[in-house]
Amino acid sequence: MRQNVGMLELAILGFLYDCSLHGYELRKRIAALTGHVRPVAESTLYPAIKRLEKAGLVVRETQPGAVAAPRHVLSLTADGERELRRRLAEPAPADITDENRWFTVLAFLRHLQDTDAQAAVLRRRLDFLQEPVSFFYEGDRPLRAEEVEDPFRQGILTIARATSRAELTWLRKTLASLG
Amino acid sequence: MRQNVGMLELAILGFLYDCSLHGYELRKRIAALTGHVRPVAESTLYPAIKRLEKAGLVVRETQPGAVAAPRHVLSLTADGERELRRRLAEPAPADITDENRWFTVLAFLRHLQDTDAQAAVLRRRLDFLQEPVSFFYEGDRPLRAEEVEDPFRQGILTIARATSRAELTWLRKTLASLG
DNA sequence: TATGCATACCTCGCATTCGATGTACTGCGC
DNA sequence: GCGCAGTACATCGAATGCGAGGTATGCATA
Repeated sequence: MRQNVGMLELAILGFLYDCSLHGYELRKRIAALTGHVRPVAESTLYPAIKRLEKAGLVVRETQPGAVAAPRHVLSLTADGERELRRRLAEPAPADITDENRWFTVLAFLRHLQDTDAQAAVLRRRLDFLQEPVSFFYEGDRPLRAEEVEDPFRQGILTIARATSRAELTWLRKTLASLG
Repeated sequence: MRQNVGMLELAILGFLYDCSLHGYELRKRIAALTGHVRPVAESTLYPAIKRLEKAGLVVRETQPGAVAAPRHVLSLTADGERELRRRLAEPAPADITDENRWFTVLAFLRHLQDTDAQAAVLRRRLDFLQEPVSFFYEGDRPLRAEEVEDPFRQGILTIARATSRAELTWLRKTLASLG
């Protein structure tokens, strides 16, 4: 689906910013970060690497395989580093609203040098979480939590509220410490 | 992306189980349920409706439009109702692990008549949340929360833990009340 | 010695999504 | 009487994801 455009690429760029890696190792790190929620298929990762290579964001260098087949060690180019910082500094709307994508942004946000830029990104998430949200409607009228009788739907509201509260607390604390 | 296969279809089937709706109204309800996280494009919804129609899960009946163009009022067939219950009773792995998809399951879980079947689904989520998860590694060693120095990555752990705790509490309470 | 497992990469084809764009009608403000 | 927003549906092309399948090596275990 198109909804995840860029999430995988962001993860690749983010991990490679730290150090060069070959595809198989990259796959394991991405699996650790987001795999429990959404596993990454090899047939998704390798074409994504090729796209980034074609776009000049990543270069590969073939090395004899340590254990098995030869490895293609991947590194970011200067363009790749720029692109990572751009994607972190100006996340797409879905990067802010979708928790899975937001976590990917957070995982690499330290790569933005400027603490002001980091704070600006956190503030976008803060604004999003502070918007009133209604999950359920009766006709046009949004239902308040107490009005939802279905216990499973109450669960959705309970969990969403707890997450939101925890994240708001953390966001405010972190924004304060960023100055 | 293929990762979301079925999430949209589940939402369509779930809403239509309650009452017949035309596509435009369906879109508004889906937007209320999941749109703040992931908006649904019209060019995604209408083809999805056609797929379900072609599969015999949904039938459409054209009515003169109340305000504008003629409406296609959609209803579930008996097969459609069966399919909804099947998808609720046997959610795909991603329906359990991905919070967005899990919320969609929860939103319609009451449509499973059998409380045992409902409890079985909740237990699958419980099992998933009780598995130990590590987001970050140093080599092969999973890092504990205290060892993660990056404040943004600490945020991920803080938020994930808070969500998990709230949901575990709710799951145990709800499972107890289901008997 | 064979069988399986982990490493390491790749391609093909199908399904799904989405942005752009189009059609057509109604009601509102100006 | 003109434009604009909302209602209501639709198609097309490009991008993306994934399952199935393939290639190849080295190690352990039976």
